[in-house]
Amino acid sequence: MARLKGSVGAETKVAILSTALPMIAQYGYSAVSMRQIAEAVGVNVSALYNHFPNKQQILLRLMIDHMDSLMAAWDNQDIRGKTAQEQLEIFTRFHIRFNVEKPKAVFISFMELRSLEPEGHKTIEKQRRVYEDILRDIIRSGINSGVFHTSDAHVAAMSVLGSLNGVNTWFRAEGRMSQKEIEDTYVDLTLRSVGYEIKGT
Amino acid sequence: MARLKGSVGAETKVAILSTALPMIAQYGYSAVSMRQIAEAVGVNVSALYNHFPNKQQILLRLMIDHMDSLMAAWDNQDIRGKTAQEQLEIFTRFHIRFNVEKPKAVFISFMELRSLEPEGHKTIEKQRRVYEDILRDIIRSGINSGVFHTSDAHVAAMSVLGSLNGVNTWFRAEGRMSQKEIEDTYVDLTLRSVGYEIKGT
DNA sequence: TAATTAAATGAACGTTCGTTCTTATAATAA
DNA sequence: TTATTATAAGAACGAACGTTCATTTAATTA
Repeated sequence: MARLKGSVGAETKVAILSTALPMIAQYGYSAVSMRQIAEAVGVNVSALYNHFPNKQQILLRLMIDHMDSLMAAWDNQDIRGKTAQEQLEIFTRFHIRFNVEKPKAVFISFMELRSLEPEGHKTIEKQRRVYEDILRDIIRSGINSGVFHTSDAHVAAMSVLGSLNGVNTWFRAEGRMSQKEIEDTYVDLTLRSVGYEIKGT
Repeated sequence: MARLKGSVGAETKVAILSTALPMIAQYGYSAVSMRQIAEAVGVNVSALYNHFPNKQQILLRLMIDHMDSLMAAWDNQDIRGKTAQEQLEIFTRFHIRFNVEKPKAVFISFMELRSLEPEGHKTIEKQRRVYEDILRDIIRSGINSGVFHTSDAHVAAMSVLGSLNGVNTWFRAEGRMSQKEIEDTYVDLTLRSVGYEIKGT
């Protein structure tokens, strides 16, 4: 009928995003309809268009927000003055923690790249590359300072990211390992993979 | 109108699968319509139903065939009597090669698990676990024989698989590295990650 | 050769899709 | 207080969806 008492646009917008996120993560962008999102939010379909010009912009907003929050979280890590092996450990723990905390947003950012129209795709790809470069630079500095022994910093970075991203595919909070144990194990795997010699082996 | 001269059911079935594969890989299962598949194959939509009872079965067939071909290809690898480090090297090269050769089928098997109905999902998950166990057992045997030093064979296997699966996200045949160089680099990263000490470092 | 089966077409089914338009009213600005 | 803007509902748009059906004819079997 008409505007509802107490309705606030900004709140509805947030509700749309937080409702759409798990739905898209579970069923995929094109399998989730605007009507399904609207029903889950508790509004009429047409109300969605007061906050987003179209469906595509909902997905794009989810992905941009995710990448922004990833970069912001990384900026809170303090790696100044640390050795390359310390930095790589920090990155490893950070990446696992972030992925485990936001599995659905991570999943979407990975799976729905192909659902983005060219412009949005480019935007996200660029943000992703910035993040990858952080890791690559850490590895490169370790090679330069002689503590890492691996032939190609870029390939090593891709390998490490693949390894870490895999955690979300099998990690369950109620599993046999605590998150700390998992982090410890991955720190070990990661440092060794780039040829860092862990004392005592 | 009617059956066409020279039409053979088995050929059309293969054509449907090989046509649908790249389309689903690019746009996603639910974003690709039966009409789009039919048009690409060059038949009427309804003809698809002479060969598959519904859309879901096309996806399931693609994924089952992929997993079968993966397992068959692995069975052609001869690892009898080899050391754990040799077996891990064989697995690494095998996995990269297979993934690079069939990037689209690999992509679908990874991305469209969620698009499978429960029964099919269970089938594919089971096949996937069999494959993962191959790697886990190799790593476990290396730990037992004392050549690998890593705390958890299962986690290590997941890490290695994640690392190797990542290759498809960035590998381009026309890139700066040949496939052999990439394989060599990953063999190094993989063996090191599980704590195998490569001579000469 | 006759009967049956396989493989295709095209029309049609009801449903759902993303989106737009009109209208109503709450909240805010002038 | 009045005018404007923001936020919602609901009806409706044409298009597309997966699937079914009747029909036709080629290929195969009896």
